[in-house]
Amino acid sequence: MGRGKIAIERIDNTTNRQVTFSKRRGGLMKKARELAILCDADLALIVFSSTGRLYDFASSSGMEAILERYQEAKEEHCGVLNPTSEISDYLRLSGILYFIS
Amino acid sequence: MGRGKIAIERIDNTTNRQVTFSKRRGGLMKKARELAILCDADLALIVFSSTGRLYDFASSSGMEAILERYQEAKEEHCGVLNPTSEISDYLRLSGILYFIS
DNA sequence: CGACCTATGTATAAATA
DNA sequence: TTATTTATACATAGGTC
Repeated sequence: MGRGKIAIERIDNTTNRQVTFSKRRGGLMKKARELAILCDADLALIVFSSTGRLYDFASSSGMEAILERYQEAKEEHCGVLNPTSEISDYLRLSGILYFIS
Repeated sequence: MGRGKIAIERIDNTTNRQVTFSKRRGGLMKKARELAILCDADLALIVFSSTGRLYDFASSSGMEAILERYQEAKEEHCGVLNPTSEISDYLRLSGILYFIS
């Protein structure tokens, strides 16, 4: 975009990299917020700049809740389906599965 | 964007909401990946759709490492600065602080 | 540095297949 | 319901101050 097209590779010039980081970070945060609202999605975004500064965004349920939900989703529980799995998708589509904690 | 402008509020029509979710999720993931590469940023994105399906993206250091780094950044350690803080920014700008574990 | 300015490249809302 | 098309709205690279 902008006046010229750029390749998606690390920007070597420090000043330019920081300016681009600032602009794109703002754009990404905005898009994340929009997705959460428009589609009723639960999402978390964590960004550390190359200088170590932290920026984050979480939808209404809150960062901690989302991170816990993520850990839960990644675990395999005895007798509990993993919401990431294909079988869970199938059960949801079939109307058999409505919710996974 | 697109043929018409839409308000940023929950999309009531289920089909429309799912189509929009699919498109915007893809766009958000792409932007996240670009920011990580262009600006050498460390980032994690976690998205749960309204039906509970999980989608995620993490830059090269990996999801677990980023989540741990996030928890570290949010904690106050005895004698260790919080990288989120203004004082840390000041020390970085002054060239006094280079790295925070 | 952050704020503003535009020419361009992208993302995407609706419609359609 | 998923893929493609296309008209528009939006994001943003490069400049300026």
